[in-house]
Amino acid sequence: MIPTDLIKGSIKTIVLKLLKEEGPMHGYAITRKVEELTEGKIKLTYGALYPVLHKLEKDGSLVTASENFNNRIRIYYALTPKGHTVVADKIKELNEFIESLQRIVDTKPRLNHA
Amino acid sequence: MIPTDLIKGSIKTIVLKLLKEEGPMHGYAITRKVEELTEGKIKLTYGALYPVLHKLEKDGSLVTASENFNNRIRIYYALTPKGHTVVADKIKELNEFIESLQRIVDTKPRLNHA
DNA sequence: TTGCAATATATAAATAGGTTATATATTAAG
DNA sequence: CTTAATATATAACCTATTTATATATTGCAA
Repeated sequence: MIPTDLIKGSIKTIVLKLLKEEGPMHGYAITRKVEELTEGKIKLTYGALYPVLHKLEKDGSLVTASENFNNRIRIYYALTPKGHTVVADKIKELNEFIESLQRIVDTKPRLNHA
Repeated sequence: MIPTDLIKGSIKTIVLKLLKEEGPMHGYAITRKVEELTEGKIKLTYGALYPVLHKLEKDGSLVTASENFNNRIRIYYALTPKGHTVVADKIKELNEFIESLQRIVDTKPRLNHA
């Protein structure tokens, strides 16, 4: 399991990216999908996920549609046109971040250091 | 520039990794090196860096050696044996994190979604 | 039939990691 | 003479997240 400190900060991007590729999803399904994609290494907590979804809805990046499935409420979140713009930016940022981290972890030792 | 939210959480690992590969460094040089490696995309703030260095020293991962250079104090930080163990774990975690993020951003759209 | 795991959403309090602002001091360049 | 670069430090604040808690249904196993 990847420590939460590392994941912190990328939750919003992860959520938006999933909605972009998978289409509308409900909160619970998002956590499942992230676990599946990362082989259990990233687990989103609901205390983090739902506030993020609510905030994205509030700022106009997402819209919701409720559905009743087996007497369980499912709230599907879908990207708005604004959301599509936001996710494009966020993915760009995340790619730059990944690239930067890789440059750092790929650094090879200087054989002549002290 | 990568937003600070993303970088948050990986600062400690970045610092330890640099000290592992570059040998002993002082704080200012660490910020320079990170900027150089990431082409200016990651800039560590001193308000984040020094507390991290102090904490790592306190927990026995780093030791310091002061040096006078041009009337400027330089405090070199070096990994201890414990620090070497810690950095190995941290790098492993960071690699898993990078891999997980890549699985998410590399996800291709499902052409049959709603 | 009782209890547990999985499904599904929600929020409030606490935490902790940062940012921002500020302070100090020297050297070199314009 | 002033600005930029070098070099370290810390306190106050922010805010995203964790932790804990609440609610409710379904299905399976003992």
